[in-house]
Amino acid sequence: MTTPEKPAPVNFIRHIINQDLETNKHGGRVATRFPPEPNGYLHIGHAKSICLNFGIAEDYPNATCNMRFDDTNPTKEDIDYVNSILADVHWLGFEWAGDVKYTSDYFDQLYDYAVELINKGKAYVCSLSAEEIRRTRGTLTEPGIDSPYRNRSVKENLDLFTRMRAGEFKDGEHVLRAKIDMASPNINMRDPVMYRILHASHHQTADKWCIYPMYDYSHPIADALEGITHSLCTLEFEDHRPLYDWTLDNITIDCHPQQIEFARLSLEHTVMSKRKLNELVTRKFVDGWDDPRMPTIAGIRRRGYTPESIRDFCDRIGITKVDTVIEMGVLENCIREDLDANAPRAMCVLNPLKVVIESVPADKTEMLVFINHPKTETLGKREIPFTREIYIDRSDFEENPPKDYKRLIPGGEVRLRGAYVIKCEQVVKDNDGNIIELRCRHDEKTLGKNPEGRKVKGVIHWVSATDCVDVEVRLYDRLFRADDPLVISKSADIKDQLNPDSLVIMEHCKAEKSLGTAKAGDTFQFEREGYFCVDNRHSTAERLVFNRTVTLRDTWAKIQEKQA
RNA sequence: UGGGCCGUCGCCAAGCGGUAAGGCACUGGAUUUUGAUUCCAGCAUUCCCAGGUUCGAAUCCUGGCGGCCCAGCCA
Repeated sequence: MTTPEKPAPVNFIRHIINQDLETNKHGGRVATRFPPEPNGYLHIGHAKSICLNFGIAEDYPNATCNMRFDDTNPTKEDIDYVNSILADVHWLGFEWAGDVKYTSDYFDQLYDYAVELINKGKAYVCSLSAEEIRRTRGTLTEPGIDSPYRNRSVKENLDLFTRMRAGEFKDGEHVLRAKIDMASPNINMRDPVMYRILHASHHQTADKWCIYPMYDYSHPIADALEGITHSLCTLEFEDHRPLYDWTLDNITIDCHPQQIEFARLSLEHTVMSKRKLNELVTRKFVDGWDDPRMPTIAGIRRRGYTPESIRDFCDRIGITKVDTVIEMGVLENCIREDLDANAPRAMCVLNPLKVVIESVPADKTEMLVFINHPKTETLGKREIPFTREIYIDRSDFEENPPKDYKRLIPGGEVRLRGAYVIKCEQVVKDNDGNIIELRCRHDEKTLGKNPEGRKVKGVIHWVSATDCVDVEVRLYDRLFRADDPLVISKSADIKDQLNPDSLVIMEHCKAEKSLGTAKAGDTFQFEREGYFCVDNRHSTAERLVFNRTVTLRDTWAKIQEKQA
């Protein structure tokens, strides 16, 4: 919309691309790909990779980014994940080049290349058990030992591999291995498995195959077949790069993409591993994969984050090879900036305290005009009824105010946002001494102007008690207490790491009437509270549920913290 | 202790031999009918440490120290 043109990010990968363009390394082409395995939901860490790969395609002339599912393990994958991943990438605002690709599209070619490697004496069928392969692989400090099947003849290998494909063997009976070097200091080069037998139905190829290629073998070939120029992946694949290159160097193929590794995203107070996130869901610590506290794209979306804010976040954190942990504040700030500029304002009292303005007649309703945004006129205006009985937030009144408190106190004055200055004349309590009501008077000369002869510093939000709607508001906080993701994931029981206050449900909040017609996904700033959006799961026709996306910056809270 | 990678402000991050960008956080101060927003100012004599090369080093060399990853028929 009004987003000014931002300069393209600078990072070491783009430097490499610029250099390759100058030297015409890939014939002037730039082609990337985003290659998730459809075995789970996307999270904010994937967003970093998505923004990197698709961002490059957007910024370089004629560059492309493919959407490819790395679907080589049917036992872990599911079509439902395919669909949710596609939806998430679209939601982030990216378009892939051409059709969605699948590594399984290349199973025939992958098979043919495997035959080529066998014919060249560079691959063999190994009949060791998984356990035996593990044992003979060696350790980090000792070399492995050759498989007794390592020197099978080409003819025998071809025969066995053909029969593996034909389904003559059970799972685990044989594998196809690359013949490289069992003494390599890089464990990935110790005759890695290329194919394994898996009598499993595949979500794309059904029952056509009972042997499936491994990642290390299929990924470089899929990249090359698609003409990828820069194959971007995370740091843990650095050790796999020699194998990536070996594969392409030993088959007949005319493209050799460059694998470049970057650091994955870590965020304070959360974890990214699919295993841990899954545990949160299955043990019911959260309300599903799209729980607004989850770092999943679906969760973040339900929380009220916008695609723009996520993309902005990815730009801000940068791309490097340094293992880093980003502060939550960076993410929060991105959505604050977006919503401050774009969310209409509204008033909602989370913790209602009844206020009777005795100077206002009981039967009087005065319609006051409010602008929906302090800086954006095009967001329009609305009317709010001002009546004798209103609600304010309990935290906006103090009998024994701390130093510098500038809200309502006994005998003191405060401005009702967009309305009048009121003075607290009486505090009404029940038998237990709880404050149940405030009796006030308003100064009718203060609508739209400051009172004469005195300064009223405080401004508080309010809502008519006789003309408002009941809503539920859900306040979210960090899921885990510890900031370091490593501490969280290394904990014996993840339950011990949970923040008990990560969800606080406020059942009977009082919202201005106009909020009653809000629709799922609508976002507002509740003045002085934060940004909220209508929850799409728990809202009903009778009562809306609002999720707090993020609080407003709260310097008063900081001052109080320091005083405490 | 085999191999690979990394170390610039509290958190990110530019920098690529010519004398430390920027963002977030933080600290002032101005404006404000959101203690919000906005604005203005401040915030690394120093780049993990120690030597060396050089007129000159965060950038080059040597040696340490610290951190991360790898022994799936997962990706």
